[in-house]
Amino acid sequence: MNIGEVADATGLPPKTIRYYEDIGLIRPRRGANGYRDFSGADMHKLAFLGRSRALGFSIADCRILLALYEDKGRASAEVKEIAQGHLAEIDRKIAGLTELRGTLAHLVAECAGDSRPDCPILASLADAS
Amino acid sequence: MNIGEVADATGLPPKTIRYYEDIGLIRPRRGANGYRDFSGADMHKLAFLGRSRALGFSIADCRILLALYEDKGRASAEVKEIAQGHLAEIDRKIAGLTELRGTLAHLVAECAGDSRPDCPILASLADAS
DNA sequence: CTTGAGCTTCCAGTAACTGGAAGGCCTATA
DNA sequence: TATAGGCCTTCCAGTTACTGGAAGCTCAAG
Repeated sequence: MNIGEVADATGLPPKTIRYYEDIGLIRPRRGANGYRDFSGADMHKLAFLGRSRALGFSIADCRILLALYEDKGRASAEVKEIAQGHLAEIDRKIAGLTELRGTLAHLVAECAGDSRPDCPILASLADAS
Repeated sequence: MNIGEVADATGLPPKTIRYYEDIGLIRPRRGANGYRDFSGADMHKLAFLGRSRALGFSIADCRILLALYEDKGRASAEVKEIAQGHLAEIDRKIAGLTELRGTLAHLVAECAGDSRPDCPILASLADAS
């Protein structure tokens, strides 16, 4: 299979697929013309990567998850630990954004947003006191 | 004022302050020895930038906000628009992360996390069906 | 005078791609 | 057969907002 077909099948852009090869996540065969020739296993890995990335796992995490996936005898505990770590990080991000959202929403609500120069948003940015 | 004092006063690392000068956000004077010499206005701008960045505004947004801040006759509507746009983006991020969190939490809950190789997290990543 | 801290510039690296250029390959149509 | 286009290849550069480190100058204290 050529890269274009794989891109269509997995939803990953060709550029991303080449990048994944660059960093050693996949190793597709090459045809006589130099084109990449993707096997079913390659497709599976790419789909796996696409879903992992969509869940927000870093490439480093994906690399580990992929290795664990390919190791049929691995313990699920390892996978769970990575996923839980990631979950905790998502929680931290949500908490941070939520707090930030509160502050910003408060400022926006206080700003008249008309033609007058008086602006509590800028006032707050200029002086937090 | 030297960069170190400004860094202590604003909480921004010296590297970041130099970077802000590089990209034209500030223009501190230079002393005879080549050292940057920050004025009170420079300090104010840096503090403004620090708070804007802490609220998650991009550098591009900060540049505009700073210009608006320095333009005493500007209309608050412009500022409010930027802040509202940013707020909307934060909401999108929170929504995305929350959805992702739900999926991941579900998978984590289903995984035994013991020494057995059976792992619903990997199974789900391998095949979304 | 030396020592150490602080300042300078410049180069490179981070995460995960993305865009674009230059050029080879493949297929279909005139 | 020529050519047009679409797909493929590689390589280089840019993105965001810094951050780390090296080489070297300056300043203040002892």
